[in-house]
Amino acid sequence: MKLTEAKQQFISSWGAFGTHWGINRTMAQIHALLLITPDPLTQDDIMDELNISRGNTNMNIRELINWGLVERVLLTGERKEYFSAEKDIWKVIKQIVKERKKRELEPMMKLLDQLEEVEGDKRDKHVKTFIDTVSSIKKLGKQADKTLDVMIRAEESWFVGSIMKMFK
Amino acid sequence: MKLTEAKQQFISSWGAFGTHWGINRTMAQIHALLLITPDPLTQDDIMDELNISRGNTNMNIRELINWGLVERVLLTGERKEYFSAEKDIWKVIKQIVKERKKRELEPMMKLLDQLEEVEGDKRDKHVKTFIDTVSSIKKLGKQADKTLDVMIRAEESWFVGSIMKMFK
DNA sequence: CCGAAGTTTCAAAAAATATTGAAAGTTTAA
DNA sequence: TTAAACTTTCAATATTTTTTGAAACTTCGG
Repeated sequence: MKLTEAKQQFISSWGAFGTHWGINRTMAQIHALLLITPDPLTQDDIMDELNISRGNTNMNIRELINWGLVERVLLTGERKEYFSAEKDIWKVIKQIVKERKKRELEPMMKLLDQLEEVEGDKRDKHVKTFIDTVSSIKKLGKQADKTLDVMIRAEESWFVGSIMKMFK
Repeated sequence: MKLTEAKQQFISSWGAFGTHWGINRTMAQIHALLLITPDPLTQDDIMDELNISRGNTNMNIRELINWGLVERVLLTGERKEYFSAEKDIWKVIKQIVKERKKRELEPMMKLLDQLEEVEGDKRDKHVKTFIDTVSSIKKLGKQADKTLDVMIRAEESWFVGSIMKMFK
């Protein structure tokens, strides 16, 4: 397979993959493009490469910056802004986990705390089932929260290395 | 908070939560409803409770069954089919992880295997960056695959219990 | 201060996704 | 075998999400 074709494949699959994870197609594609490109790119480079409009490119780059996955790079003597993606995939994963934890897991935990305090007699099976369900989601959610914190602080070697063998 | 209100909240938040995870709103809502309802429900019960059409209900129940999260229950002496959700949340999580691994992670790994074999001189920095990116995603993906396998086979106590303390 | 180069915004249009509901299909009791 | 009860399908419709691109805005050298 030629590089050009492989790049296309990678970008388009990464985009499709992203849509299963609540990330929009274009955002994932821009990220993919920046991951596999050695040097920083301008907004126009990205527009041309992916055939998308200026506005769309701008919005999604901004969103990638919000997620902490892409940064602005100012090349000396250049008027234009360049963009470049973090290339260390372990850092990328940790950053995504961190953001999603903050955006999704934490608000869900807050809601469950409230819902657990529903009024009513626990001898009523409707009340009981509700509280039991909420509590057990909360319990696992709290654990997931802790586990992800450990992961966010960890080095790649922790994940890939020998410690994990203990679980085999 | 009254039970009725709490139920509504739970269902609607679970639905919104689902959309961030590539699951459609209605599917997540039906799942939420079944999770907090002690007895199995019929399709009509679900339609009435969530105010959705017959077709939509039917499709999404079917999808939940495909995911292994809901099962048909035949009550003796009843003509109608009833539906009920697995209530053990750890089992639910494992089932979701298992399905998503099969549907998403595994196909991605296959693609990366192909893309790693791109033609070209590794001294060309475009080729090098591409291969390095693909390889490192593959490496972490393989590790994630193994880790999730361990998780799928594990008991809840593994996740919540003392073993995890080693990582703190 | 001017104007060219570059960036951002956002209302409108397009595309993708989800929902409806009536018709077709299936099952079962008598 | 019939018909009532129940389930499934799917073309049309509605909703949501994404994308476009022109206009507004910002920045900077001279």
